Amino acid sequence: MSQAPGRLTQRDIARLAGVSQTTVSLVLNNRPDAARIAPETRERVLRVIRETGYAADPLARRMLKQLNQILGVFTYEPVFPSTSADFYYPFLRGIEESAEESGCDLLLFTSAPVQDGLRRIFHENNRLRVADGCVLLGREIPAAELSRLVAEEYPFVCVGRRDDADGRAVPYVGADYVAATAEQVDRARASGHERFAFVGPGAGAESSADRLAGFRRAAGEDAPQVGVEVPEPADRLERILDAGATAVFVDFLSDAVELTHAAHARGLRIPEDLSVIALGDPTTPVEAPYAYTGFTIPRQEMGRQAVELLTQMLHGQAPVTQRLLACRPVQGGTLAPPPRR
Amino acid sequence: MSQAPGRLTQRDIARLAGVSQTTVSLVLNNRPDAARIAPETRERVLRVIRETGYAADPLARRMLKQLNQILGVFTYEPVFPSTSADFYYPFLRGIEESAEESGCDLLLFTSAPVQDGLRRIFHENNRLRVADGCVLLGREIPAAELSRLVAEEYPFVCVGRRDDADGRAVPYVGADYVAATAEQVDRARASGHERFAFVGPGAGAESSADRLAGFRRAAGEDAPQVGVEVPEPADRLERILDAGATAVFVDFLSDAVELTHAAHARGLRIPEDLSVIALGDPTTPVEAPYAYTGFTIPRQEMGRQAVELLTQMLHGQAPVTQRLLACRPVQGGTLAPPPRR
DNA sequence: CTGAATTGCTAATCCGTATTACTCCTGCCG
DNA sequence: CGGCAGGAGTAATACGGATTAGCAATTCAG
Repeated sequence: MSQAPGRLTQRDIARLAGVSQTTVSLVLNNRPDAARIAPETRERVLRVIRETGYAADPLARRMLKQLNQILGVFTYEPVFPSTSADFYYPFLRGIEESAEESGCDLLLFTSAPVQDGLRRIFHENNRLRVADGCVLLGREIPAAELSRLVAEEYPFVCVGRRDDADGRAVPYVGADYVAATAEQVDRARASGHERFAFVGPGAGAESSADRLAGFRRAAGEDAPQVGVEVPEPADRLERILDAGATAVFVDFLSDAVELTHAAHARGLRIPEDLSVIALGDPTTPVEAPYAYTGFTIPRQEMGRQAVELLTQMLHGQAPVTQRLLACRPVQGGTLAPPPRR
Repeated sequence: MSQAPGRLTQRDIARLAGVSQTTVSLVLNNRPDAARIAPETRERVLRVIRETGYAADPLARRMLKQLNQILGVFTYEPVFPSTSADFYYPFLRGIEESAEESGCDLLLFTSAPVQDGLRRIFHENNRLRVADGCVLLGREIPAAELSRLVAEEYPFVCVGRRDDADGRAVPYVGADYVAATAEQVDRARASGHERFAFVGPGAGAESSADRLAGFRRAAGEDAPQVGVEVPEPADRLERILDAGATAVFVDFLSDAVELTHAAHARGLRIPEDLSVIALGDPTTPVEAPYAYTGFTIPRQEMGRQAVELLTQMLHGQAPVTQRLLACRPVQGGTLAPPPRR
């Protein structure tokens, strides 16, 4: 009890047990191969450790080992936001589960400052190195940050597919939006639809681009797409109907809801007059008038596998660094055969 | 680029800039008082740092300083659970907000193993020391852990009031359930009620004990309390009615809902025949048939202030270590004047 | 009964950074 | 010209624990 009780070091233990600091370390790490400690000495040391409640300082350990059992989580939005909460929690739940299983703690990089409305990993005093590796979460991740992470050979895994950064592959565990969207189009076609429309940016975030890509693959290159250039729901509906589409595939659920209201306002019934397919789970909390037909993103599983992949990378065994998981179709009630002409 | 690119040290920077490691450190910490570095040398070092993207290893720093800008969060349930999610997120949101403001990262102790259905802080290889201090969250926190934390003089703050552990005061930011509950009883009395009943364990967790204490203070020592010894909602209702109570104060919202259903099954209307007051927000997701009258817990604010208090403690300025925040009354629709006899 | 092997433990070193003490150099004053 | 002030930078050390090399004592083989 020199100055800070509880701030015990191995030297303190050594002194109390009448041995050297080395011996304490050896007893703690219990390595019969490295050195032999007499059973009674070992017991004496262990007794002191038990009595004092000593625990090794993980930081000091980490200076010698390379791993600290800490995984970083970097989110490009607040981790516990009010909006979009429901969307992100499943990812985090998966991440937490997996971290718990592998005995790692999670470090949330809350200290990252916000610049231009976005958090940045790389800032003046970035703490990335505290963690052994990092999971990245967010709709859009600046390519500059990704390429720098790759260049520095920092171990990380993105949740969600990412384009190559500077020509270098980015490790990720994503959802196969291309296949999932194409599958939805095929289902609509199977139920009689022939003309399709897409609502969503179709660019920017990879997730949006992938959905459009899947749509184009199944619906054709000339099927109409309505993005931000048409902000008003009524105008969007107009475009869709003008194109003769009977099934609309919507990136954001909020857009689907707005479109639904516009359709109702025009006296159209859903799905009898117009089928609406939601391409994923809501990213913002919306009051949905229907259970939309579409698919759901394996968010928890994505989080899980991202951490699993990361730990594999950290242990030097990562054959595959990119994974796409399948989305699960949701029956819903907004897909019906098209109206007869 | 010797072996691990991106794994730069000050020594590497020093070599590249043709100076000593000490100089690099001095430039980085920019302390004109400690040593004088020629502007051109400083610039040369800074240029190398910029070019290489070097960032100091926070862990090594922490070995010398006492603060690492990392706050631990220990939850006695999973942080991102499916159940009780809605209850805990506001706390975490407050914690995150406050951590972000003070430039700290959050370390979630996901590695803590579960023993006897509860996570334990103190286990074989506890990582507590990685963090400068710790916020504890959970309905019940084992007194043994608390007293050990206090004994070790580890800086921590509980979210939620805690009893003294081993006669030592536990730092916390809690909600004043005693006052909030008493206030609800007074309101019921003001609207004409004379006989009250309490549903809830009334013991175990401090939060439950406090609610009962508030109830007793306002309703009297002999007002009936129904706990786990009467598991069936119908039986509970029976007890309450037998006692002639016209207003019931319920700890857990799920109990309130069950009680409501039991009342309906008996042909009683709420609140005309029986007033039901909810003593706080739902801790488990329930389908509530009413917006219950009662109060709401300042969860986000509790999280915020817990972190603020912790950072104050870490900087050696913590005049008060226990705080109780007021709960906000909720109007709701389940309190009405008692039925006329 | 000597040399080698084994046992049981410790001194020394390292990890990456911050800090203290010290050295070297230049210029200035008396 | 000696000494001293101050500028510019570096060597040395500390932090707490893991590891390596090595030392002293004992045991064993020949």
